[in-house]
Amino acid sequence: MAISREVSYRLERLILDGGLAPEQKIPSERQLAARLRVSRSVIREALHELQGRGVIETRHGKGSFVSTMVPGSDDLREQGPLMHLFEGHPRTLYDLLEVREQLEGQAAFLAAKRATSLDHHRITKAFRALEETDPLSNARPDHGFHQAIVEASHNPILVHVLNSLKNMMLMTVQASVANLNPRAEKRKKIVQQHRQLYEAIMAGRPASAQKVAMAHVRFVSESMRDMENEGSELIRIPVMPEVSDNQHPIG
Amino acid sequence: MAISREVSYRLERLILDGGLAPEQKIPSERQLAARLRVSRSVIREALHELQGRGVIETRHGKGSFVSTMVPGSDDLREQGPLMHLFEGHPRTLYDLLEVREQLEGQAAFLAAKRATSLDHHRITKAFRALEETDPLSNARPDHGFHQAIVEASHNPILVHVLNSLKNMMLMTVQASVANLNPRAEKRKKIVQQHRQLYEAIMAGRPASAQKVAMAHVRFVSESMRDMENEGSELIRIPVMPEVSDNQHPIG
DNA sequence: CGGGATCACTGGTCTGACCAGTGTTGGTTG
DNA sequence: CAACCAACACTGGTCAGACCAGTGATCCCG
Repeated sequence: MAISREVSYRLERLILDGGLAPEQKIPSERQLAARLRVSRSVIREALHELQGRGVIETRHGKGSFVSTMVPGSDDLREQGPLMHLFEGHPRTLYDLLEVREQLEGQAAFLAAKRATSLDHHRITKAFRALEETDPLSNARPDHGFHQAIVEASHNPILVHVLNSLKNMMLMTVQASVANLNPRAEKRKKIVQQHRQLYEAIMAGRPASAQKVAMAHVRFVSESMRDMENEGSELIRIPVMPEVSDNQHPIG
Repeated sequence: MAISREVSYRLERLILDGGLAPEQKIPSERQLAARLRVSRSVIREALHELQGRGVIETRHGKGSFVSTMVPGSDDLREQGPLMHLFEGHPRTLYDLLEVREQLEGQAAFLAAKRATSLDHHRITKAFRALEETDPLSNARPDHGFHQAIVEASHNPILVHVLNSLKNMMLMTVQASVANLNPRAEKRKKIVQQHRQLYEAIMAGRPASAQKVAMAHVRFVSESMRDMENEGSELIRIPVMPEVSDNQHPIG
């Protein structure tokens, strides 16, 4: 068995068994090397592996620290081992929106085709809540509206898949920011799109509903891209995953 | 920014974009070091990080390989709660195919638009294998063909979602039976659709490719429905999602 | 023809050096 | 005395080159 594997294994067990608490500092690489009687290379490789697993974080000049969100089992990754794709891969967000565009369109299509009167009632309710709310303060009505439409498609698979994609999206920086900081003129267009979508579904026009829904997602996607390109000072989108500010260990 | 981080980032992006297929061999550490103009240590640390993430696997004396379980299979367990949808609800299969129709169409569209020459090569290879095989005896070439197309879309999210859907499909009885027992006349039509799909993608006609792919899935779905209605006795086959072993790296 | 030695790969480990951030410490200076 | 800054002692990050250890093809000999 590879030594570096043994080392990473031992360290991980030590951490997860509670021997080391979150934010606690791990002995320096040189100390570990001496203690475990292996070269520093092996230690570094083992640490990188744990880093990949999200068990520890390393800061240049400071040391390695047990990751805060790790205790027990990685609950974030449990929701989808795919989640790590987003860490530092903003492009994946657009891949996701690309798929979502298609599926939201289908959902709208099916909703316009299959919605029952109960669905109509729910969608209407969600739509009114959406119009009465300031999108700046709360993004939930927006979710509620789309959710009602998706559910009106009466396709549980579609509901499930779109839910997964939405959860993934919420994990990204841009997505959240774009939800909270839409430009005035864009917000207007979005409101208009929502209205068109609402009417198409209520009127039972599947093709139209699909078209509008797809245009909507595409518009949102392009808006995000614009924000990204403008390089607004508000949001610095890290091309690479950067370590958060220096949180002092318990010391 | 740490160089090893950049390296692991670049490699991961390369793999997830579909530039490197599962089971495919990654260049040797010394080659990568020379190519990226960094020391071998940096390469090894980056590879260990990807290893920690489960993106690659390394075998002493052989090399490093893209992990097979990366694209899908991660939420096989996660989808446990969803699996109950199938129990006694064959309708869900058609819900699934409904979604798949849309996504396979998108995959074909994007593949026609974005496929590189390497993708063309892979698709062609898969297509030839498909034509030379008796579909009665083996359904795998069919999977390989569609898989190659999906991967040519260069959208990792799409790859992942379609993989999940496919795995779910394989859990159903009808789906497998339909794969194994197509009627002669239907088989002919399917072959024709495959050929059309192949040509549209190779010729770079996205709209056409999308249309054909969607028609294909819809046709398969309707064929299943027919079989079901005919009340043909279903053969119980223990179906487990199989790991695709038809991916041979370009030697 | 069969089989074992050889050789050219692959990853695994070690060494020791130097670069680059971080924080402390102690001395100089206003 | 207080403020500041330079030196120092840490930390991780990178490099070079060497050697060990699996793997598999190839070649040569029995």
